[in-house]
Amino acid sequence: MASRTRDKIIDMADNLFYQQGFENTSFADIANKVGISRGNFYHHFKSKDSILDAVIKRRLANTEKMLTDWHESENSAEARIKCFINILLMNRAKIKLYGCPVGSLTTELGKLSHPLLSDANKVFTLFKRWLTTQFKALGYDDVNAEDLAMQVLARSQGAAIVASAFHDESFLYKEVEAFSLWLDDVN
Amino acid sequence: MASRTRDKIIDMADNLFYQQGFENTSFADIANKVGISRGNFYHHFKSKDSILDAVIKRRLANTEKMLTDWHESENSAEARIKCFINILLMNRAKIKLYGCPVGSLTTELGKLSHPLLSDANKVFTLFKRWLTTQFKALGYDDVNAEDLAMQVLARSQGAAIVASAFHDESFLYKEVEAFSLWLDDVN
DNA sequence: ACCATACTAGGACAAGCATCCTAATATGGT
DNA sequence: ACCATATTAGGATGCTTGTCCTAGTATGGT
Repeated sequence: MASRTRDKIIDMADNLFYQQGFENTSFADIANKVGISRGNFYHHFKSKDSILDAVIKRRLANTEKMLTDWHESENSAEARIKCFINILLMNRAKIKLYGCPVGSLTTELGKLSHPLLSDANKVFTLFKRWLTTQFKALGYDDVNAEDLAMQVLARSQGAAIVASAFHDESFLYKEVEAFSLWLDDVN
Repeated sequence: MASRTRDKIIDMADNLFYQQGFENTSFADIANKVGISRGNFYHHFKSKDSILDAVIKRRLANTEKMLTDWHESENSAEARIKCFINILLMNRAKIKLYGCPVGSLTTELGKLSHPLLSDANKVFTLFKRWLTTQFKALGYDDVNAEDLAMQVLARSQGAAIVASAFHDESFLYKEVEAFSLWLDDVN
């Protein structure tokens, strides 16, 4: 099946972009991981940017799904926000090694002045909007809810950066703990 | 004078690494900026890594100087910590465009598995130790002081990431404000 | 004035890269 | 069975990169 190979390429590219960075990942790297030849690539993706495009679309779709899942599985805004915070623990091993996939990609694409930067940023926007909705559900007005959403985003980004810089998983635990207390306070 | 050229190279390389990333900055880029020929480089630096090494050493020296300056100009731990927080405002224009130079370099070198990653991380360590000292001066024991230092580091990193992702300087203002309130609370 | 050394310029080189091309093979509808 | 199309492999190409080499030019101490 063709789409199987395509999916596999996207999957491997996604991982490699996360672990090694976009620019530092070559076609040969992805081809090796997938187990196909370099030339074969151009049947599935016409350029490196188009793979990046597919990876970003995939991340956007996954994120969107995750957010609606949380919306359905949890029935309080507080619990939903805690789902977000808990990503830090769920992915602690990878975060310790590679940081946050969203933050590191946008940072890299920013330095490259890459045309797909704005698309990569949409993942952030997705989280921001969703978090804003939750804080509104807690009774905050539009402006305050958005401010709080940005704070939550920033705090999780900071935790990821510091945890990976110091190779310290325990910091993620402490931050999630403090984060929850803060949320109870805000609530 | 020879060291003038050398300093200029380091200076330009420092800026370019910050703005475009390390890997994405070529010898030609730096040579162009400095106004010398490519070949001339190898008289001053024997490899690209050695320029990075010099840039990191420069940043370390600058950071160290800044920290001792704060130590001398301010006479309360609280005021000193606020100096740190205020970097976000001092550098807001650049942060909005390129994020934090320390965070983005360590993130990139991490993805490259670059041998100088540990050196780049020393800038973080410098800040961490200094902040820990300040919190100890506020009366916290070793463990708590270190935890607080990590929190401050993380929070500033998060602010930088989010400000640049959303191209939003105003978030830096809000964060510094909230940061100061938090510090008063902790104090 | 002389000479060793510092400095500079610019071309040469090999390696790695994204991309393109051609040709072989598989597949699925008729 | 047949053929158009999808899929694959792997070599060719041209560009950029870091690095090296050679040969000029400046400089500073004696």
